[in-house]
Amino acid sequence: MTEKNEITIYDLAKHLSVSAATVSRALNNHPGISVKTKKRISALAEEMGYRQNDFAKNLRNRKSHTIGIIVHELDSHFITSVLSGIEQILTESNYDIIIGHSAEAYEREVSNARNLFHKRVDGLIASLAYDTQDLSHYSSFFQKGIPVVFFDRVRKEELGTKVVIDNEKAGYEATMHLIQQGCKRIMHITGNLTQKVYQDRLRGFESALLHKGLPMIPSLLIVNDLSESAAIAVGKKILKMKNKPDGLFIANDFCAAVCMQTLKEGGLKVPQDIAIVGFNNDKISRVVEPNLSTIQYDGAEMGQVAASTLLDQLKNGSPNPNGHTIVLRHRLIVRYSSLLKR
Amino acid sequence: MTEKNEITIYDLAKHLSVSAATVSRALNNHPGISVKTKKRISALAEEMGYRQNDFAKNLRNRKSHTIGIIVHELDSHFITSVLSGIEQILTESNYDIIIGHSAEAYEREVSNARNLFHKRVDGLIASLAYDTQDLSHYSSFFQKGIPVVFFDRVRKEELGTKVVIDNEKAGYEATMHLIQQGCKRIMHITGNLTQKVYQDRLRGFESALLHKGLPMIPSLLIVNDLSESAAIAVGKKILKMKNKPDGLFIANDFCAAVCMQTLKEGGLKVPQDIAIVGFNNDKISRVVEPNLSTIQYDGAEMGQVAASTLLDQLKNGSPNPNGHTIVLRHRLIVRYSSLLKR
DNA sequence: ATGAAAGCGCTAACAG
DNA sequence: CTGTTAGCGCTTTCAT
Repeated sequence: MTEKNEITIYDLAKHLSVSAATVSRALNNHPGISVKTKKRISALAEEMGYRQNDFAKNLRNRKSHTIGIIVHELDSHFITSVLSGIEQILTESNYDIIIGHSAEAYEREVSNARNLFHKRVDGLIASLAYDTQDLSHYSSFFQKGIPVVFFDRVRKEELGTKVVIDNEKAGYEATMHLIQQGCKRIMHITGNLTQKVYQDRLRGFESALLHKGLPMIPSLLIVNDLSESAAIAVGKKILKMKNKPDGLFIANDFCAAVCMQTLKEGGLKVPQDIAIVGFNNDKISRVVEPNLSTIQYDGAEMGQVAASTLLDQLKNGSPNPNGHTIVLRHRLIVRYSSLLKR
Repeated sequence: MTEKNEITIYDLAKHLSVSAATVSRALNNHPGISVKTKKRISALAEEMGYRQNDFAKNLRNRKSHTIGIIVHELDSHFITSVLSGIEQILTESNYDIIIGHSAEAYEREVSNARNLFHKRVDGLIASLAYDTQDLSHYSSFFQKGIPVVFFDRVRKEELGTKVVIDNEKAGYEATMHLIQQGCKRIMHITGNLTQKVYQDRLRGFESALLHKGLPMIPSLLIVNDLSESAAIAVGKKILKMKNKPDGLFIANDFCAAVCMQTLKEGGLKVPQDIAIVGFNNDKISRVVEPNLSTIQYDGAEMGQVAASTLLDQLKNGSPNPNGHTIVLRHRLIVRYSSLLKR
């Protein structure tokens, strides 16, 4: 076992007969250390296999140089893209990252938040769990002036910075597209309406109906948890309806895909009997049959923007830029699941 | 801004007129501190909002109490399950977790490994990237006696502990199932054969053919990167073949799903014209049409086993249990994509 | 059962 | 341009 033989700046200092301070400064590329000594020092450091001790450094600096990330899930193309975007920006600035995921559970989101707080992250980027109803578990961050950026799944509260898309507009466009394809009875299937994303998509759905003079029928609004089982349940429910919808706007691709399956198994034709539009442009949307029309937005970009915003706040020390909202673009991708007019 | 007002054990000590040492011991539940003082101290700690400083603690202890995890991807149900399994075990023991993902790129795996090494994780759990050909980037861990557990995507080298399934047997079973369904010309589509997983699945494929006296036809072995584009390419290739295969064993569900799509678009019927078995029991296998037969194995269990094994090594300080391999069970799930006899 | 004191490795005044 | 010194918050002998 090669224990104990960890090299420190003192070892380097001794070898070169300089002080530890000089070594420290050289390694941190401090101006006012001759290029010569810098070179000697970093060469020796390399040679002796020196690795800096982040604990000592962080203890001294009272900073972790680490950003915490809380996501509601991991198992999605969108989230993976966001993470890549964040990583790209943050590693450029040499920040480290700790990822916590809540698996859509409020409890776990809370414990992740607490954990990251104890880990003393310098900043936080978060997307809320499905059933998160308040932001009190982030209050320790706000109190200490640790910047928090929420993305995608955000809440209305004027706390932290938000990076989102215009879900209302997206909902409007998805619905309008179905109307233009000739749909008259459009059902909207969505998640927990206490979540702003779902609220906004519903709002867009409603205003599209309104603008086109279509009635708002209560039985054509379904709220569930967008899970696999919920999708199957909705599909079966539709199959039993006497007066079936002819269009479906579903707030999530996975749910849309499973629901479509169920409908097809029940003998309905998509899009002829029932046209479908999903949301998120997940990988699955290109695999189901027919391919799913959906709302696309760039996860990588969202991640990049969230990270850059956070870095700005960290650098400029803007204490409480609460309530700022950054809106990114999205677009409707039309595929066969909603194509009635060709 | 509420800066600077971080509570330390000295603050607690002063308030209670005891020494910092006592506070430290009390907080760590040291025997030989009276229950009474322990209670007083932890009550005050709670009240004053004390949070221990991990940096100081780790610096002093020369341990991070953190486990590093490197995964080849995040965007998969299997990996998410593994992570849950790991988290479950590790948080029970109060270990923290840092996740790095390589996005299937060797370069990123290397930099993740280096990063985690610098972060001084106490142990490492890793699944190799698609194009990882050697384990040299883990040598710093082995040298320092930091335990490493590989799971699923492992290499042959006798380094670290491994947690896997019997891929050869699984490959054998998948192929045998196709043969039993009446397939005579079975194609195997798989990934980089320098990866043990793919090698073993191929071996199983071959021995099944052998046992049933079926010939091994070189043109019926396709090696690609199992990506979406590769899947489409293979599908098209098959459509052009004069002497088409009547069965497909594909080493990954996503690739199988996309390939199946392409085949169906080209007019082939699944499973009548061509039966398909995938691998991994991804969510997608239950959404494609027909539902995909596949090899299932429990990611959560794999994660739990990997984490427990690591903890054992950490506790018992077994320095180099290299070469140990733990094999978990798997099973074939038969769905419609391969069901010819009913 | 508790305290005093030293030190983990690093950085930042301050001094030269 | 470089060295001295003190201290970040915690744990741990060694005392008592």
